[in-house]
Amino acid sequence: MTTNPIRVRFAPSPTGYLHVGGARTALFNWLFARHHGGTFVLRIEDTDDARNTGAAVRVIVDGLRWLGLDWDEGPGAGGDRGPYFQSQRGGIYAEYLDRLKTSGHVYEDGGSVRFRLPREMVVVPDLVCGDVAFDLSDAAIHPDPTIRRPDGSWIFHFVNVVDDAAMGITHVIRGEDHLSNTPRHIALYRALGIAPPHFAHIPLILNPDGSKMSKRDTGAALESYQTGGYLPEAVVNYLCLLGWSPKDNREKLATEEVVRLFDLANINRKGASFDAAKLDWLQGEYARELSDDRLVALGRAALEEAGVRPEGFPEDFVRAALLTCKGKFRFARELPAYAGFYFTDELSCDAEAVAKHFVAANRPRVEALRERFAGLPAFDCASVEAAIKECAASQGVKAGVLVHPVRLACTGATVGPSLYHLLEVLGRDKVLARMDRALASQWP
RNA sequence: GACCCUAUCGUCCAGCGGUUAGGACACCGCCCUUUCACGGCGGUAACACGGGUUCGAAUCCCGUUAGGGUCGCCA
Repeated sequence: MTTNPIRVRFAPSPTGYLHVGGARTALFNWLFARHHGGTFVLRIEDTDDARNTGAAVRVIVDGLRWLGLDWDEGPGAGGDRGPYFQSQRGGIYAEYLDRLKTSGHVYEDGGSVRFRLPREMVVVPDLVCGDVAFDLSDAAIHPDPTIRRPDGSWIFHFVNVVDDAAMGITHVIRGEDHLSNTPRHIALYRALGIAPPHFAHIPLILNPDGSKMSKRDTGAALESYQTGGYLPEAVVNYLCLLGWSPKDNREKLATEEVVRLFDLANINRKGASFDAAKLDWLQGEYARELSDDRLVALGRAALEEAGVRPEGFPEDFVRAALLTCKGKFRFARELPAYAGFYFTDELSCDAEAVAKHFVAANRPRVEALRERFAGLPAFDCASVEAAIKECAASQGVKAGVLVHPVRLACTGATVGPSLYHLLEVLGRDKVLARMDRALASQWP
């Protein structure tokens, strides 16, 4: 009763893809709504028949859901201010057009209908940009905008304003590309006798070279992150940092934390270049924190996709194998190369590493270790580690001298999970077999 | 072209009249270490330019330049 409840909306056009800038606009709207306990509305702007409203809408819905941005009203969520598809709101537009006709704010021109712009100064009180003044007095510079075509279809600027008004939107948070259109929108509200909402124009997302990121540019489609193996929390975190900051130099922030801190006043006015390297860093930060279950699910899928066949192995083995990789990767797609050795006995050893580690001097050392492994009462991580260290000590060498050849013999690579852990997971039989095989070759 | 927005390291941010101009990513060293990754330490690197205002300007004002946006019967 004391204040109007906040209502914001994300109003994408179903073009078949969701632009990463659009995703951030949705995110900022969502953050604003959640911060203030307001309502987040999803409205589909499908006035153009040419736009596919089936699969194209699904791309938007899937993208928003993936990011975790839930809407309170809109497709699939219901709401009493619908319909939430512009294609279904023709009656409402006709009604508002009548109001403008009655008040003398529109006129016909070649079959279409134009809105008579007031020839005056219009100030846009923008929550991000401050007061921005536009002089609409010259009709040659600001011609009366069309709001309805001869075929009866509606023009964006009109329906956008009507919908925001009819849906009780209190704050219009959108891309800066709309700032120059806003005086016309404000004029429309006034002609309708409705108080304009608050406006907040957020800066655009740019390509690394500073140009506007548009449809065709790399990384422009949110879907590329979904299919690219990114963790949604990493993408959300990164997007939050593009044009907004908590002001305390923190970079990694949980979404709930951003909801708590988010404020339109803290939004930057400068366009921001998309920095894929920083996103990837955050991806690594979140990958490190993956729960065991999620890591295993992601890892299994990645193995299958790469043609590594984990299904022939016991569930516990796959799980244990994948978990030895925790904290070591950014993208699940790195796992087949990193942990593939668990699932095949045909290791292709790195030639350079072989030349370095399978040297004559190491051979007796590895043989001794092999015998020690064979006699171990238990073949677990701790025993294996102790065995290697004791063996190295008795031979008067550092553990590394044994570690490297064993790793190479058992995994075929010089990089991989912790040796002690991977040996335990691999199991004594396979470890001994792989060491024997390596020992059977020539060690120059 | 007109109008509007913007201008701090390569990039993203901090700074809101007095700072050795800070952090993060990236990059380069060193350390830690069973490899890798992580982590730790250190380094390279910025106030676009020109005028003002002020005792004092990255911070305020004006201009220039540069970048972006808008000028549709696209959304």
